[in-house]
Formats: sequence, C-alpha cells, structure tokens
Amino acid sequence: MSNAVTLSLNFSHKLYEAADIRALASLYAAQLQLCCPQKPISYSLAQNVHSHMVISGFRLRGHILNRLIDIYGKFHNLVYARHLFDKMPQPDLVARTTMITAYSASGNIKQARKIFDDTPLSMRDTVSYNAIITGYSHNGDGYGAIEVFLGMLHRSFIPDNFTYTSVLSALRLIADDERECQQLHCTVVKSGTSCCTSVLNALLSLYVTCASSPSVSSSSLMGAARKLFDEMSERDELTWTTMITGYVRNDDLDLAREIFDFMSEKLVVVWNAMISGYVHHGFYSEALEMFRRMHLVGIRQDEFTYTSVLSACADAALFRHGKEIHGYIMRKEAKYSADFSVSVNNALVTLYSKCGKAHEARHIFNNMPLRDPVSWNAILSGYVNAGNIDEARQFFSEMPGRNHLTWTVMISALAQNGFGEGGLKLFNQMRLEGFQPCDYAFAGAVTACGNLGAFEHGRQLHAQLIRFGYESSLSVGNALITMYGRCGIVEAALSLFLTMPFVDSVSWNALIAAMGQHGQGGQALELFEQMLEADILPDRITYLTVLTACSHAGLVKHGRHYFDSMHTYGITPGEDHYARMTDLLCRAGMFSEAKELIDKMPFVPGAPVLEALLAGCRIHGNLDLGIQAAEELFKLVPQHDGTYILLSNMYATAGRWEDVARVRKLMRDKGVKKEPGCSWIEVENKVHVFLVDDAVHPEVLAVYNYLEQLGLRMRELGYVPDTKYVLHDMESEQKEYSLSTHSEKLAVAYGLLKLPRGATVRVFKNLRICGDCHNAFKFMSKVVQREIVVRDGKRFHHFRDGDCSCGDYW
DNA sequence: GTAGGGTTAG
Repeated sequence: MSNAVTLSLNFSHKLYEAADIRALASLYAAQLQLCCPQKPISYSLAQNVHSHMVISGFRLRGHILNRLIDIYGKFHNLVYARHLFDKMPQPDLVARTTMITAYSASGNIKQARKIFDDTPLSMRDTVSYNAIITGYSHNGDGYGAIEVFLGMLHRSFIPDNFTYTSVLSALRLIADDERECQQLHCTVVKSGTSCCTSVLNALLSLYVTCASSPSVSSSSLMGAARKLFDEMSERDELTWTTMITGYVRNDDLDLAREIFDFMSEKLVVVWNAMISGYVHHGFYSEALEMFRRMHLVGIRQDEFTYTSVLSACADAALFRHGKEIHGYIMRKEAKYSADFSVSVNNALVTLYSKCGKAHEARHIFNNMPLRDPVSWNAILSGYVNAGNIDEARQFFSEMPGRNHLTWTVMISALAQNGFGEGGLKLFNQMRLEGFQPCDYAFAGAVTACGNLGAFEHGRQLHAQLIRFGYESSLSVGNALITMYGRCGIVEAALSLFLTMPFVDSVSWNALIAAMGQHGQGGQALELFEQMLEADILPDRITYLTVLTACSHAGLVKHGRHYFDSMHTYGITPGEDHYARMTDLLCRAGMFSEAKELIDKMPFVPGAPVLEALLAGCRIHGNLDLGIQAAEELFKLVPQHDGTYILLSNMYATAGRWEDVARVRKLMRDKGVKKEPGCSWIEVENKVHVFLVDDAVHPEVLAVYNYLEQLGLRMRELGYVPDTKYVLHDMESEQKEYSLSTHSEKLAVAYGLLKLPRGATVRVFKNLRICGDCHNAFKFMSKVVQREIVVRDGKRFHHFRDGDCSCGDYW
C-alpha cells in the first residue's frame, strides 16, 4: 500500500503542474482512502499526503478535509483534527459528526457534546444523533445517551436501527428494572421500525443484563428474554450466545445447556461460555467433560477454553488433571505459543500456586516470554496462600505495574496475618498513589481494624466506604460485622447484619462469633438455630464458632449436643473441633471428661488440643495436668517461641522457680527472642496500645512498672520488675510496634488509671480469661481507691475496692 | 457474547 501511495504522490506533481485540480482532488481522496485506520502505518502515510497537499498549495476542503479529520481523529490526534476543523469557515454536518465521533472515541464526551450542541437543529440528522448517543454509551454514561435520545424523539427525528442498538446498550448501563425493560421493548415494537436482528439482539442483551441485577426478579426477565428469543424470526450467532451466556450468568445452567444442545453449529465462544459457567458454579467435572467433548468433536479450542479449564483444575485441586491438560496444551499449541501464552501461562501459574507447587509456579513465571499484571498478581497470591508473608512482602515491594488488585491482595494478607497496622498503612499508601480502593480493599482494611481492635478507625472506614457506595457489598458487610464483633459492639454487628441486602454463611458465622465472643452464648445459639431455619447450611467454621460460644458461656450440654450433631450436616469433626470441645470441658473444670474425649479422638493430640487443656488448667489451678500439658506442648513444637513462655509461665504459677530459670536459660541459649505482647484499649474514643515484653507475670509486672512511673509505690506487693515495657499511642505513630493477642488486662489497667471517676471503658478482644480480668479490675479498684465502671456492650459492671458486682457476666 | 489474578467467617 505504501508503495501505491508514494507512486501516486509522484504522479500528483504532474497533475499539479498541469493544473488539473479536479483530477488532483480525486487522486488525493483515493490516496486517503488507502489509509486504513486499523493499521498504524497509515497514520504516517496520511501525514505524508497531508503535507504534500500543504506544500503543493492544494486548498483543503470538502470531503478531503473531512477524511483527514476522520483519520486524525481515529488515531486520537484530537489536537490536529480540531485544528483542521477550526479552519473550516462553516463546517458541514459530516465534519461535525466526524469530530463528535473522534472526541467520543478518545473519551472526551464533553467536547463531543459541545460540537453537537453547536450544530443547528436544521442541520442535524439521525446519523449525528447516533454519533452522540453512541458516544455517551461507550463512555459509560447511560443517562446522557437517554437524554439525547429523548430530545431526538421530542424534535421528531426518526430513530433507526443504529439508534436503537446504541440506546439499548446505554440502557444496559442504567436499567435494573423490569418495567423499564418492557417499556423499552414496547417502544421498539411500536415504533414500527422493522427491527433488524442487531436491535433485537441488543434488546435481548438488555433483558439478560438486567436479569443479573440484584434488585430484580431474574426469572421473569429471563422469561421475557426467552419469549423474545423464541419469537425472533432470524437468529445470528450473537443471539444464541447472548441467550446462553444469559442463562449462565443467571445461574440457570440447565436451561443454558438446553439451548446449547439445540444449537446446530456451536461456535467456540458458546462452548467456552458453558465451560466457564460450569467452573464458576463449581461443576468441575462437567466442565472437564465438555472440554473432552470439544476435543473429540474437533472444535478448535482457544485460550479462553484453556484458561477456564485450567482454573477448574486449580479450584477443584485436581492437580493431576491440571498437569495433564498442561501437557496437552503444550503438545497442541507449540506453534502458537507466543501470542497465546500470557493468559494461559497465568492460568498455569495459578494452577501450580493453588496446588502448593510454588517452585513450579515460579519456574513458569520466570520462563514467560511476556508477563502482564495478572501474572505478577498470580505469583503474589501464590505466596500469600502458602502463608509466606515475608516473601510476598518482598515480591510486592519489587514488582512493577502494581494495580488495585495487587494492593488489595497485600492489604488482606497483612490484615489476616497479624500485621494489621501494616495493612492499614498500605491502604493509606494505596490511596496516596492514586488507586481508588475497591470494596475488597476496604474489606481488608476493615479486617485490619478488627484485628487491632481499632474501633474508631474502623468506624471511620465504615463511613468512608458508604460514600464510595460499597455498603451493600457482601464482603465489606461481613468484614464490618467481624470488626464490630471484635471491638465488642455487638449491637452494631447485629444491626448491620439485619440491613444487609444479602447475607451468606460467612455473615452468619461472623455474627454468631460476635455474640459468642462477648458472653452472649445463649443468643449465639439462638442465632445458629435461626440460621438452620433459614436453610443456610452450617460448615465447619460455623461449628467452631458455635462450640466457642458454648465454651465462653459455659454451656457444656449444648456444646456436646452440637458436637454430636455435626455429622447430620456431613461434617466430620476435625482436630480444631476437638480442641474446642476440650476447651469447653476444661473451662468447666471437667478434666476427666476432657481426657476421655482426647483418648477417643482419631488424632494424636496436637498443639491446639494441648493449648486448650493448658488454658483450662491455668484457670482451675490444675497444676499437675497443666505442667504435663505444657511439657508435651514444648516437646511437640519446640520451634515455637510461645511454648517456652507457656511452659515458664506454668512453672511460675506452680512456684517452681528453678524450672522457670531452667527454661529461661534454654531460651537464652537458643537465642529465642520473645515476641512482645500487647494490648490496646479505647478510652473516650481514643485508642491506646500497650506493648509489653512478656515475662513470668507480664500483666502484673507491667502494671507494676506503670504504677511506679506514676510515682505509686507497689514494691510491697512483692513483684520483682525484671522486665521493661514500652508504652505506645497508636494514633501518634511515633514508635514501631508489633501486636499480638494477650495481656488484655494490662490495657484495662492502663486505661483505668487515666480515667476520671465513672468514665466508660470499652474492653476489646474476647474476655476469655475473664477470671483474670475480674482480678485485674478488683486489683485496680484497690489501687486507685475508687469505683471502676466497665462497659461491655450495653452492660455496666461496677467494681468497688476489691468487691465486685459483675452479675452473670463471668 | 467467552478467559486468567482478589474478598469476608474461627
């Protein structure tokens, strides 16, 4: 093509010399016609022709000028297109429409509209209306498109098939209402236009899209879509595909399959749509079966097919199948690999990551000829899923092209792995770098607040996410329920749950946990019964939560009943469930029953069971069994720093100071670094965080140190301060700190000391070690010699000089 | 009109 243009440019010199202007004009026009907007090289050719015209003094006008504007517009050189447009003394309708299209295509709908508005009414036609309507629709502004469309009808312009197609796709952006769809359907039918297939397809697509909107009855809209489909005299590929994908998206795979089976020549797209539908609904074997059939029937599979089927293997943990398909793709597609590979390789990376083969995943990643953000994110979440947070962090800091999903993955990873403050920092940084957080990112940040007990911060996030319009998002709602629950605001968790448009088992689990953690065991169990009545199937986490609730409320009989009834829902108790039962029995002081349970269980008692046993022993002062459990735990997981501390604490409680010294020596020898313990508390809406170097009696020592700092003399109590602690105010962010979950009473003590009489304190975290809290309150009321009021949810508990009236709470 | 990377509950 370029040769043709160059040759003809030479020829145009001759024409120019011969002063044959008309021939010259048609030659230029022909040259510009050769410039195909799809090919980048055309742009420079068009520029060539243009400069040739300028140099030769040829006067630009009419359709040649329009064509140039069109070309510059299509290559997004709006400045030049506009320059030419402005040179026209009276731009004609074609030039105006071209400019409108050019501006819309480059996203500048405002300028497009301005040109449209400047076009006199008498000049406009249906095509120019179509241009601006399509512009709005492509720019995601459904209302703008409709507004122009209505104006068009009002001024008696006649819509054509293009108009309807654009208006229908604009409506898909806004209509979530059955009535609107049907009104539009009537308008189209009544308009008397002989509807071409593309208009009917657009209408069909409108029905199908609206049907998946949450606020609408999908079955009746899909019914209407089906009626339209059945009535259509001509159906093209798009018609069939829209109908099939519509059923897939609206969770009716059987009807989708019915149409699919009915379709005579099935395109690869429809196969893909069916497969992806099966995958998304968890019907993995159907997806794989369809993949096999495609191969047998001889349909040419494409990258959509491969990615879907690989993700089926990844989600169903069918590693062997996945590997076989990997081999199959390699054999079949060796020739095409380059273009193909990005998305397929991404799916492979995900497959290997999810199946725990981090090494292989990384190998594929390293050998990828091309990578896109998805590839990087796939590796990142591979690290996160494997619990490898350090590596994930490192990878995150080095990776190029982070997108909002990268941030979301990292924020959630930090929030869930005890780095709540890191997660919140990242959330802020994400926004500073100009990424708008999506609902999942908010969910991650809210989770971080929940884990930190940072209620004020969490509440602020709640307010912000409402402004973003995320309050009806399921994951955000679930994260908020959890956050409020962990911060002890059970009423807020409940009212949020009640206002959520959709809830799932996660929401129920979160709410039951919120109740159970805050001493409202009876209500938690009631809620569980309501969940069953609502036909939400309980899962293993539901049972963990229910057993925890029973344990906190001391409901031994209920706990046993629920534990025994797990199998009715096809759930086999895991070691964690046995651990909860052990916890329940031991807290109730039923050690022989606990022992019986442990002997009976189909596992060798591991760390969770032993920890539960140990905790019960500490509460009930069952020193022999406690020490036995601590020693076994120590043997089982000597690599865990925490077990040293547990063991030394247990010896300390039993007064076996020589053993304490022995363990501490072991710790020093092995270079075990003690993780600082921490607590936090909200006092008068301000969050205070405590850091404490855990020691033999961390709570007492830290309280002691703090009191001494205040000038109070506590030495006569007989505790020896051999440990330091750091006080930190989270809001000032002046110091590094790390958080863990124990020593709640410290924070309580700290908060109380700074309180005026009768002030309100909100205690965070669960009060499982309530016996100890109780003592801490008593202890502190003695120290400060005044009444202490503790608020937990709606209840107030009063402590006076060592006495207490804490009611049924503990 | 179809695909690949994510989230929330213990």
